[in-house]
Amino acid sequence: MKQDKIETAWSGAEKCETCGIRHLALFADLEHEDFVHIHNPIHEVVFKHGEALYHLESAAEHVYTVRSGLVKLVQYLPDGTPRIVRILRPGDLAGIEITTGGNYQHDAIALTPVETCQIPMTVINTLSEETPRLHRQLLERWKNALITADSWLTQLSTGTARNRVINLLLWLDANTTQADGSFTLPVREDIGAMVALTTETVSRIVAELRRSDIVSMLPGQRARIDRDELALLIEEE
Amino acid sequence: MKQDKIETAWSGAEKCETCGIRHLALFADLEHEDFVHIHNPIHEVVFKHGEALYHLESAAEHVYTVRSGLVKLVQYLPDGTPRIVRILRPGDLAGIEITTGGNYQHDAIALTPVETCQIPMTVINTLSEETPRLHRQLLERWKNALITADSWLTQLSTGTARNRVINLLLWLDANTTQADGSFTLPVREDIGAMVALTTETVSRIVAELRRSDIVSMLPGQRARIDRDELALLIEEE
DNA sequence: CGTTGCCTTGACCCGTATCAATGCATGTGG
DNA sequence: CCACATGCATTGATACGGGTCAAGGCAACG
Repeated sequence: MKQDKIETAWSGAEKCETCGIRHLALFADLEHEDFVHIHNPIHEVVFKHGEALYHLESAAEHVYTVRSGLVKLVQYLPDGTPRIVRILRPGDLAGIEITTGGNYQHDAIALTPVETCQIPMTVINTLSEETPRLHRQLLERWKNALITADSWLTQLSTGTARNRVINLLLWLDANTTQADGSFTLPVREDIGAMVALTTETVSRIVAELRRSDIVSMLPGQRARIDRDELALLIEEE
Repeated sequence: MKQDKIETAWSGAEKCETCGIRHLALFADLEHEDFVHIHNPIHEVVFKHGEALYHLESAAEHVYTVRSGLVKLVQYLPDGTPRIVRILRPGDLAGIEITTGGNYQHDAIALTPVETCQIPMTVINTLSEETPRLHRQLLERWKNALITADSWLTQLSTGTARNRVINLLLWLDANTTQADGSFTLPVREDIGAMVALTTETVSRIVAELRRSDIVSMLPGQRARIDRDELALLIEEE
């Protein structure tokens, strides 16, 4: 349990105003005057693949803006089986649920190397009362989280194993693709936890798609897919 | 498509202050001074079993506080199969997603006779800017909706058919039970749409539970369950 | 008394879980 | 530099849960 996340701390939020991803971050709409209301330190925190931003039982003190990488939100069935209920992308907010009190609702674990801004809950609360701009951003996050949750239910938890995996691949392609048109393919076990299938079934399906050249692998667990071909495979009811 | 919902209209919100379920409604925390900010009419609207509060493509103009009864939120798979993504209970807010702009995300359909207060979106928006009390209530609704969505994913969309149905029964019992300790059991088809099973499979499971006297039916589609026995059936992994 | 809507039950088959072995890459220590 | 361990992906054989198709059953209702 080595604590080797990298932290860059500064008091206040001077760097937020010049943040490279501010256009999609929580503070996107803030004006200069708003930033002076931030009194508590905001840290830049980096997590390696597999590290946890927080656990279910962690003290509910910070929310995290995801600057780069992917984060999985995990809940556990009574028998201990993990189920990934959502994936967070750059611009998303991890731990938003603690802003209205109560505890974290998931384990948040880095699927890839992840850069975050760690924001004290108190900053969110005081700031959101003083500026409607932040409030609007927060409401937007709530809404997006809920829409995503609903679409996971309909697209990734219903239908045949093949369709579920294909829908996930399409989602990953549409939402996590980088400049070269490829995206990081999670390990089979994680895919299984997202679409409620065993790793073997996932492996069989992915292997089959690779044999038909609809999915091709690149170095570093990265994949490229033929969107149109994949979409076609779902049509057949 | 007869429009036979019952409407009782009044301008402003005089009746809200004396509302019988105000303790769990959206306006729970509002003070007298807040109500004067309500200029648009709030209607009491009643829906019969099977009627829609709104559809995906409806004009996004109102949110609904559920005063009594149950409402299902439905989305559709590409092939048209309906999937129930959430059930709303008295005190819940239907259509909350339109308060940040955009369209309804579901069809909202009465599972039982339903009484609602139909609140114009504009009332929510102007009021929430002027009183932090309402804002806190809204955030609470967002949070609850998300927590519910996540728990449906882990409890009702994962595991064996039996466990999913049992978890749903336990949820219905815990959340929709009335004074006599019984609750309304939705038709098999709706249960199937909630837990992603066919009506036949649901029927078989419910019938088996009735034979073992763990579930007993009362007149009027109402059911009573043996909570402890049911909970035990899930332990076996 | 027939119709309608929903529930139940049966027979059969397919899809996915399960159990088990092997392959393949990456890393580590001798 | 090789030998072995480790972690993940793949593949196969088999069992079984749930889907599918089809036929009643039962209650409410006109």
